[in-house]
Amino acid sequence: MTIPRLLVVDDDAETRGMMTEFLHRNGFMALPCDSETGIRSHLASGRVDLILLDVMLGDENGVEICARLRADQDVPIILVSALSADHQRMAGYEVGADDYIAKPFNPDLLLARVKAVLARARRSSSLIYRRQTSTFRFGGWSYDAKHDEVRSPDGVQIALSRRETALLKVFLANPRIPLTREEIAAAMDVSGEGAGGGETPGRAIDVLVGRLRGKIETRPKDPELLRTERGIGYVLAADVAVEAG
Amino acid sequence: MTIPRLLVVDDDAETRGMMTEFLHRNGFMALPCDSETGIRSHLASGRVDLILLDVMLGDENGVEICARLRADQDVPIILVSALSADHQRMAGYEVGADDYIAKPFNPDLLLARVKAVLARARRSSSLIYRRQTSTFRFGGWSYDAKHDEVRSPDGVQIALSRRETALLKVFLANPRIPLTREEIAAAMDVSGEGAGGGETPGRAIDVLVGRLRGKIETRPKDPELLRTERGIGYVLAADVAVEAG
DNA sequence: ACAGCGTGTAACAATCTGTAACAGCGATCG
DNA sequence: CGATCGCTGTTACAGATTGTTACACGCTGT
Repeated sequence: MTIPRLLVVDDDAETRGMMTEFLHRNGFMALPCDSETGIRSHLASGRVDLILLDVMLGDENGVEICARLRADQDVPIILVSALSADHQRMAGYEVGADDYIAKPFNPDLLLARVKAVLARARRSSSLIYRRQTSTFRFGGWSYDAKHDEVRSPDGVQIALSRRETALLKVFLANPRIPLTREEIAAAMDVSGEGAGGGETPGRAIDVLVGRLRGKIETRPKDPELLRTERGIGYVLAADVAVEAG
Repeated sequence: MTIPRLLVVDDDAETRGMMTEFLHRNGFMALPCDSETGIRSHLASGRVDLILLDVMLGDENGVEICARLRADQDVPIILVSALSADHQRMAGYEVGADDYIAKPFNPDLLLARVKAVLARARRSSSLIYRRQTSTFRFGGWSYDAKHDEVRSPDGVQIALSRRETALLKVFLANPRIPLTREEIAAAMDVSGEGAGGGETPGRAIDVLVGRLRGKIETRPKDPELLRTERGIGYVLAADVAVEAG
């Protein structure tokens, strides 16, 4: 492979300079650039293997640029940003970026990422994980998937164990739908299962539901949210509103 | 709402009869039917609110029919099958079915599901969970996501804890990509996180990586798979082949 | 070679999870 | 209407899991 050609897009001349210099020193050809127009002209005029795109570009927005580029380009794009907030990161992935790095970054990390993305681009493309960021509201309660926080109707934060959280998620994903214990277990990704057909499920789910009730039901004895469907399993008896994170 | 009209598609006349009768008794209008042609003609000639589609239809295949129907129809479809195997279930969802019931089913469960799907269709459409079913191969090892089973190159089955499994999954999803501890934690859905910016991560990830190494590395002291990237984090230093479940 | 970090790991404590056992409730059948 | 059977709720307990801490070892750069 010839020397990879990287486009370094940043509106701050100093940052741009440091990055290009650093990349040069490490064997890459780095082309500085400060606007979408610049990117387009580079793309039009020659090969570009990877774009390092700053998210904050004065009046332009890196994320939007990324989305627009993706409309007609396959070039790998790494978003660079000072905003380490997760939702920003996510916005990046959803927009088709191949990776995302928070500024200030560890130079080694930058290098590693650049190499990884280039290598990946050569093979095919896979995906970095994507994390659910929505907030769910149900019967006065809310569950913030981003921070894994559950709040009661009065705004009090409730601590759920990991398994309880997993259970809650299953219900939130299937409101008003009666689920059997087997389905719940499967959806929760139960590991300790015998293979194949006839399981002897045990009462693990029952107990877990009980514990969750104890935390998110006003009167656990007379559950309004997590209702039992006798002979079937359990239902979340509430509508769930989903808000984008 | 008027009485819901359901299409009961099954090639066995007896089953078809029982189901339609049962549904009738419970206030639905059930229309028996035994082939894709039959479905199409019903769809063409009148309203159909829901299709109960058997997966095993002699020479026809319910899953394929479902996929074809979905190409030009929005009717809710519940797949019914004697094969309770998970991958079948998944094939159902991937093909656009709204739900899936294993035969023999609890009549009450069938009713509940029918009602739920109808209700959901009225609101909008959401999705039941979807479970990953692939098998991953990496450096001689394999991870079967369906059964959560890890096998060594000699075929010996290894037991991983839930958290170890989660960690492994993160690496499998990001082969060859150096991940920081923060990213790993985030991808694993760590709950105990302070909000916002500067975390004090702790060494949990390090220890966890160590434990995983102890299970899937031949020489944990000199790891070949889970390699340390000094100053950065960890990488899975192997390519990952993914096979459909 | 030395100092300074960064990482590996052992031991510990706290938490979490599943099982078992029993009690309560509902349904079914006579 | 009452007895019985089956299913679910609840609690206690034991075992497993997980994160923390502390210390040792190995790099890195001077």
